[in-house]
Amino acid sequence: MKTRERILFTTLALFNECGEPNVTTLQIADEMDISPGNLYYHFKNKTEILSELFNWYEKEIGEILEVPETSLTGEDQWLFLHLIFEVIARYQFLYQDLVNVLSRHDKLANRFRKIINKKTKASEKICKNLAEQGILNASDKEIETLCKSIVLTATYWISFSTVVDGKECDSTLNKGVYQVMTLVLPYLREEEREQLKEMGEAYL
Amino acid sequence: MKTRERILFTTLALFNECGEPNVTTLQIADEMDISPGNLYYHFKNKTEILSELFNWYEKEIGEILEVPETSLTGEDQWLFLHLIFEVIARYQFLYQDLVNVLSRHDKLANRFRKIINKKTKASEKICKNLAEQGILNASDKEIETLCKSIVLTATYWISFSTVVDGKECDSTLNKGVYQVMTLVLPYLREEEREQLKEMGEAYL
DNA sequence: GTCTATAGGAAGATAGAC
DNA sequence: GTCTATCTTCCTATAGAC
Repeated sequence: MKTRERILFTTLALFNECGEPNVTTLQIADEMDISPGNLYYHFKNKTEILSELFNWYEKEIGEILEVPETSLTGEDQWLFLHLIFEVIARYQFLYQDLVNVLSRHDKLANRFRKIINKKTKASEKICKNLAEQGILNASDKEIETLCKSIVLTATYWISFSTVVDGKECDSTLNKGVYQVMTLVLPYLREEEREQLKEMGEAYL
Repeated sequence: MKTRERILFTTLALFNECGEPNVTTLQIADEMDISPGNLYYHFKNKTEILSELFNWYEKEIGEILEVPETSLTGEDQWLFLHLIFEVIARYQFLYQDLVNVLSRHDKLANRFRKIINKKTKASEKICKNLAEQGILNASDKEIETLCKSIVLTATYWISFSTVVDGKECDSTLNKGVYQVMTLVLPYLREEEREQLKEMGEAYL
């Protein structure tokens, strides 16, 4: 692995562990056993490292959000949500200090907003599809509010868990997926609702 | 107003506007037209100011959370939620950089966790009360998950709005209260559900 | 209580040798 | 590409005069 790439992976790990504002360029260099000068040979400054990591994140989350063109079966929805949660977990640092990080980087703020909107649109698409099939019983307006709750929960679940339960653990993501699914639950047709409840219990 | 108190109010305003990590002691002093030396005469350091502000917050939110001893009518629930949102808005800075702020102050992390738990207990109490009256149709387990969603939404609503809609505005809090209420909506008995929907429309 | 001046330290970033 | 050395800037916090 080239140094440039190693810097990015090391930084990502440190950002996630300590929070972006608490990580210095010296720390990154130390962790990798290279000199700060070397780090600055590869990146003009800390912002440029952050920027590149954001590109990674944007690409990964974008690819997942492209998927739901076709209608999703019950199990596919779990998988879809799980994939989203996994990417969020991999780029936790962005979410944990969201306002702070975005306030110091105008351009990222806009791009992040677009991703949130994409997520909302994707969940609305899935829900409206279910509604047309008669599986989900909700008006368009109800779906909009519901999807806002879905995206909000997905966005902050890991932070919330960290604050409430202390450290994050293996089941954190599963619990998050479950929490989101329960938001949809009451709107489902009885048959699918029972089915989802069973899946939820198996899942946790 | 004494200098010590003025420092606290100025700091609170700056923290909310710029984020706690971005505010320096020099900035606080500048904003008040006093010298940094004077500031350090009143407070040992920045942490001590934060600490005192957290005391304020803890007291204010605590007083509201004491209230729901008796069962709440529909309108009282809106009011209760609104009061909670108002306190959160007044101490926004805590919520906007939650993981970051708490990670640098162990003691605050514990106290904040306790407040979150208190909030969860309070909403569970209200919901179980409604369930006993037959107004809310949900099992104890469903109520637990629901209340987790309620508290999560209340905790992060303002941050989420800031990220999604750009700057915060007058209707932000109202929309937050509405968003939380819609979480409860599908579990309500038809009569109360329709009533709540109407109130929601009037409210926004 | 309040000021000015300043010590002390941490972090970002650069220059120049190898 | 990588290192060492160093500059600058910014921030916390203190000392000592008024």
